[in-house]
Amino acid sequence: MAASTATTPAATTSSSTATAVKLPSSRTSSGARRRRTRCRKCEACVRTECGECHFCKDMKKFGGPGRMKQSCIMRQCIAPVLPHTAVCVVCGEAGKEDTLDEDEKFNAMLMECSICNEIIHPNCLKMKDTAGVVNDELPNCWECPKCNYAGKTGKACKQKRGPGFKYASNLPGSLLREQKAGRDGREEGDQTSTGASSIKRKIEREETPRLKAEDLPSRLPPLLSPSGLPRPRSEVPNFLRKKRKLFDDDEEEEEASAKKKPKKPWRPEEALIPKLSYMKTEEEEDNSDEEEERQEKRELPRRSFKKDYSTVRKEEDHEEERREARDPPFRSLKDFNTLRKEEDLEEEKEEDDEEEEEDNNGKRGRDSSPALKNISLSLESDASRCSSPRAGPSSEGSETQEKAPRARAKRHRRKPPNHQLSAELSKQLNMEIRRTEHSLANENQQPLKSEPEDSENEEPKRGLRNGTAGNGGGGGGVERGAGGEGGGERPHLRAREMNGTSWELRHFYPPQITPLGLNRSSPTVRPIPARSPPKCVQMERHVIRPPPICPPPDRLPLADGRNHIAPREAWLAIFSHLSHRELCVSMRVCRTWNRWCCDKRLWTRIDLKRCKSITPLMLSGIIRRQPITLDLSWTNISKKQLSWLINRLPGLRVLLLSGCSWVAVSALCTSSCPLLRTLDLQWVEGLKDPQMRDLLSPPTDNRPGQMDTRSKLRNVTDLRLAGLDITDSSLRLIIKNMPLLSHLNLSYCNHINDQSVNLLTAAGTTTRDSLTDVNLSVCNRVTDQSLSYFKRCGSICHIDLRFCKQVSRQACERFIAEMSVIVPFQLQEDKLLQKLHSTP
DNA sequence: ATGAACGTAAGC
DNA sequence: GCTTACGTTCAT
Repeated sequence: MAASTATTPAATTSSSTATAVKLPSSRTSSGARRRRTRCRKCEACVRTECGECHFCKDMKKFGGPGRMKQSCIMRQCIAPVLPHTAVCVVCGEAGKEDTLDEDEKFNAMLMECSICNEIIHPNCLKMKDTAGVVNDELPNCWECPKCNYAGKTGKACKQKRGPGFKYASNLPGSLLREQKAGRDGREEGDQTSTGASSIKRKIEREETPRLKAEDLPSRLPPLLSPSGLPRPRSEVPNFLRKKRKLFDDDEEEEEASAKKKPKKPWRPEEALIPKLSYMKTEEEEDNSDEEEERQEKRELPRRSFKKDYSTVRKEEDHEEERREARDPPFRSLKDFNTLRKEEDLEEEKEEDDEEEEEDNNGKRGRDSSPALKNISLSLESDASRCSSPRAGPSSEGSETQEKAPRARAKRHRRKPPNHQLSAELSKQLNMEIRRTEHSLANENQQPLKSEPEDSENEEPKRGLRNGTAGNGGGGGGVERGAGGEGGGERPHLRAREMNGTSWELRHFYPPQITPLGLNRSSPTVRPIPARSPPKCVQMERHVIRPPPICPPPDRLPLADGRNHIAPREAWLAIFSHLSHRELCVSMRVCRTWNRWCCDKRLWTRIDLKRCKSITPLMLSGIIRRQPITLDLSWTNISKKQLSWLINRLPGLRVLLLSGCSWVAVSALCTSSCPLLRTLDLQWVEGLKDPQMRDLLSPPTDNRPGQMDTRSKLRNVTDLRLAGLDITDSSLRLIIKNMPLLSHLNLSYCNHINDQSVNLLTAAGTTTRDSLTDVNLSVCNRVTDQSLSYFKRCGSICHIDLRFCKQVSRQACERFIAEMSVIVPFQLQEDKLLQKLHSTP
């Protein structure tokens, strides 16, 4: 049929590449697959080109050569659809999903098999009694009953690149789930008896108020499977690997061994920011491990897959109540005012269980080896769902092929109940997470020893459901004030952040340095930042998905089928009074609240300051919330992580990276963050002049015709460089590349001297007029002379020369006296000059 | 393994 | 016929 006539040479080749796959027959039979095309509806599709990404720069319209012919990174369609010309291979007709009857809809729509590429109406299938496996990751995509029945679902098949897999919703922003949710939601009830063929849903839908255990793995959020986790490679579809690879630094062996281990079901619901309520409590988990194990061996699903929604709901509610009663969410939280803290809180408990489990697993032997057909399929689904930065389009993997025989063998040994899949997968995922941390630490040559348990415990299993959120547009928060970054942030957070200390002191002085011990010569004790790995960054090549747009419901559905009277905006107004911690708790209430509480307006600032380890789930949580201000100070975030983040936070305006490593910060050299206004690089280890040059220099990878001579950081207005060994050469770059700079913090910079101030205020520099706030405190080489230079600054409002040994109070007073003719200044504190009546 | 290049499908 | 850009191959 038409659908199969257009055999592209490429497609043909690729199937031959996958010879080991042994699926050529089916592939060639229907062979050629239809290229998918934009849905034109998703946020990505309706977005305009960013003009900044690699692909945009290639476009002729942006002055590029147009050779790459790829769509803007920000416009990668989230749910590419079959082309209009696609028709059923049997009846030759197009999709008829307009059918009124919901039940019939599925059978009347065109479904494209990701294995054989055949496009067919399920109704036109002859094998009505065999199950197809719908892939919710892509519209109109499944593994048809033929392929499924033929046992092609194993790893072998997975290597095949299904249609449109480039688009698998493997990034946090993916909308697929939600879009599909709307479409398929009603099939929830009986998943195995939809229409002619029984359809196994590979992933849960957003419409499902709570996740079913077996579905959960697919909830795994993007970064979740970073590194090491042995998600058995053989069971991870190739097309997902490429992107996963971004954070994947582990070895095959580990994966292989991991594969052998039976896994306890990892419950991604636990990975949701709000821990879903039907989960067992901590104690329950503890007590049930053994039972669970037994059950697994008997292959009895621990939770029924087919429970109808109301049943599940009830259970959840009860669980929730019990849980809340004995397990108050806030126990032991002190300083947590941030996302991560909330999440980790939840996770700790689970981790313990998981740890134990893992140990036990070693003893369990192999009888619960990995997966069968269906299991693999679900894994695939999971993997694609997992918006790991590693996930993504794949290349035809070779390891997969190598492992095929082993996996096949296992397949025979093992039975395929769904819950086992879940068990298997979850374990692997957890291990993967752990290994990520380890590998990160190892790469740094910094043994994780420094915080072994914590790191483990911090591992998020929280799958951030992707829901909401915003487009990363960025809302327009204001960013800053004398010390404030992050506009629009809620006051209570601010207050908490200050934590009783003046912002100036807390922010300005690194924790180890007291304001009075102002001598940089005293060795700075840095928090053991597990320096992260400098693996090459290649983010742009991988699909970077925009955050979802699918608007959250406007009303809260009530049990009786009606909607609550208050609209979402009203709820949001209420939520805006909650702390982040409280928001996370609220997210557990129901799915609607879950989405509402993720509204980016509630998360304009995300503070992960001093979190020892930034985990993949935290990253995906950040993406989901699209903050305007992100504080990653004194964390051990890696370059890959940071790069990944930045590329997905198009609206980020304030980025705080003080105390991070240069290796990590260097992500800024290759990632673009066009709206960035405030950049805090205080005390970044290893950040000196050469690094500043890398950071500030315009991109050098441009091709002829697309030279952009502007620095990526050209829009920065607030630059914090305290504690860096930078000299005037960096300042020159700053002056040249940051024409909008108004706030500059150079405190504790020992190389800064009067000449530096001279440079900043010299005629012809943009900083001369743009600077309003300069912090030179504890710059011991700055003298009274600098004050005379500052007189040249037209806009200067705030000069901090505190603890500058060579600056005298008299000079400050002289400055004030002389300036008073034009602008009244006052000495707010010793050597702290503040323009009167000006409020930064 | 990765990124660049490009044939050509798809939409108009 | 034109533009866009998917899905592949090619080059490194």
